[in-house]
Amino acid sequence: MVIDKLEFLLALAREKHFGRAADACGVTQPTLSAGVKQIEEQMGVLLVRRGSRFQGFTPEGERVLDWARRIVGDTRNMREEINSLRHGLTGRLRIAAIPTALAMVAALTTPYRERHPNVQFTIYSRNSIEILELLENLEIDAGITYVENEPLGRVSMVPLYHEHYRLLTSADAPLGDRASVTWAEVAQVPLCLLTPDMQNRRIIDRLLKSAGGESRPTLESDSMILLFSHVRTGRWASVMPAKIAETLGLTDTIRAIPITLPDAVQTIGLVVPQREPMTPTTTALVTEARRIAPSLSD
Amino acid sequence: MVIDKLEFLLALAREKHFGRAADACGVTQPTLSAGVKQIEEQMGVLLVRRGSRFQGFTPEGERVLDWARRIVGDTRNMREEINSLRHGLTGRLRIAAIPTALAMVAALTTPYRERHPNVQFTIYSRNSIEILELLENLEIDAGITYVENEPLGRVSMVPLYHEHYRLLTSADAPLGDRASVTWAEVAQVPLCLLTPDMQNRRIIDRLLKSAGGESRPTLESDSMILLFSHVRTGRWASVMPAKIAETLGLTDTIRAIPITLPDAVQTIGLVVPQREPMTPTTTALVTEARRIAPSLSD
DNA sequence: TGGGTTGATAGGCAAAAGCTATCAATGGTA
DNA sequence: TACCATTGATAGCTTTTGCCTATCAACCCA
Repeated sequence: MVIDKLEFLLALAREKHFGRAADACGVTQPTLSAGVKQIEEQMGVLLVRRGSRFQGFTPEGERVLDWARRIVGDTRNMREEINSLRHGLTGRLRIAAIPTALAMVAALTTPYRERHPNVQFTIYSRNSIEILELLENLEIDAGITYVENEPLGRVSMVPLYHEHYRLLTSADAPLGDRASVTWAEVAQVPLCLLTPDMQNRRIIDRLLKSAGGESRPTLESDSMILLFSHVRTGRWASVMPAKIAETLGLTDTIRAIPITLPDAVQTIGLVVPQREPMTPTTTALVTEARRIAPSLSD
Repeated sequence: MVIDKLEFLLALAREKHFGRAADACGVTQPTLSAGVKQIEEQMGVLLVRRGSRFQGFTPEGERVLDWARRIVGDTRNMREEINSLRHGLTGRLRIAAIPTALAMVAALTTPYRERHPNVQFTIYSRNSIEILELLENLEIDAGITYVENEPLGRVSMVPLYHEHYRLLTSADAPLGDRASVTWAEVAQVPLCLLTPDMQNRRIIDRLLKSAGGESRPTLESDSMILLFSHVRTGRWASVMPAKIAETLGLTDTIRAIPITLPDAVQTIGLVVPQREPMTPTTTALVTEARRIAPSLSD
């Protein structure tokens, strides 16, 4: 049994397409097809439902896929661990974070880099669903997302900080002079919000709805930068976590007003695959997360 | 990366000898040597300390070995799971039990076989240390041993029953007419006991010692059958768990007398590798163990 | 110093794996 | 309905890998 062949299966599950999966593995399509077929022969079961095109996996295929993820993941972890024994922590740490958490990633990466200067980072901005999928498919090493998520798969969580919501609006707008506002009041304001595939948006929608309002944002985007740049013109309002508002920098004409009733709090945390043991780079990341979590909590 | 090569490493760890390891893998010695060397090249580290002969593993080698056990084990589990999806539970379940527990293995295997007639069994009689080693090396699927053991490695325990000790002796021997005896009294009797590599012997030694006595058995063996056959002549005495004495069958001239002060109790349990998920045959074994445990406990 | 053991090395052959080119089936569309 | 694009399977060929036998070098122990 060759582990590379199991990688073919993983790629096929990701790409849902023989040709693209082959590309991703750096082989030609016939090679990948033959590899998959060989696994099927060794197992004695069809793993992939085929018509004239890829139609998904059989139940047996799904089980093999589950094992393949584990075996391939362990193989990579082994390589990385042995490598780090010789050269210290090296390699690339792939992290995906929800947009509202992007601003705090630096709080994690900066001290990490102090300790382990030879580790490179790749940070993706993704929604919470995608983050869990990426984790599942071994495409990232860690995610930063809501810890109260539907627990999809085997993952460990390390809480990092709490998200408190603020109304961002111009000082001379209707609610601009208030020390605090309620969700019911916020529901009356035209807002710039994230797109509905983002969990942050769904959380805000839920809060607005339970305050008797409705969410009809005048502008949607999947980019916090875009939302914030609109707010900064002084002519738009938004609801966002306090942390990111502070990080992006408020002008004196823009106010970040606490929203109460309820004082909604969501916990953001680091999510890593629950595998024993983890890679050294991931272990170091969890250590760093535990270290900085107290200083971030409020 | 080829999983078969990782099996070479496991065999080498077991056999501590290139030639024998190659035999165990069904390849020639040069093939195994080349395989090991190839892993070393891929990892970029020496894994095996070599002189003119095998001298053990380097620290990196030990780590790779740990991963290899996991990866090879998962691969086998995957195969077995997929196979069982098609043909129901099949294959061979390899179990090792301490000698004093051998008599109760049938309580586990019999109902198991009722449910899954196509599973074959191999049962080894081993001491508790060896059982843990066999588990570690993937040479058995489950062990039956003392659950209060030094926890060597990642294993799960399912308690099965309690071991109560009896003095087996002829009715006309010095203590033969007693309803119960103390450990202090037992210490005065010449006994047939298991060899000191058996944990049961060490437990009995400890009990005798704490009762102020000393263990000087007139006869030692690693075979319960041998001990029991001596007792049955009416001219020897022994200390053994109540269960095995009952199972082997007492004659009316041999008595099994409870030993008190203390009423020593040891818990015997099923031990399986802690790996998620287990093989279907092992899962079924754990289920069976949980099922029969209440009926065996006293 | 010489026989026995152990693991590495060399050379050769067969199997496996990968590539290019091509085919067959399907689905959408004019 | 006919045509084209897409997708995955197949065929034929080349390169690579894997494993074997035979042999060698180092070492152990007498």
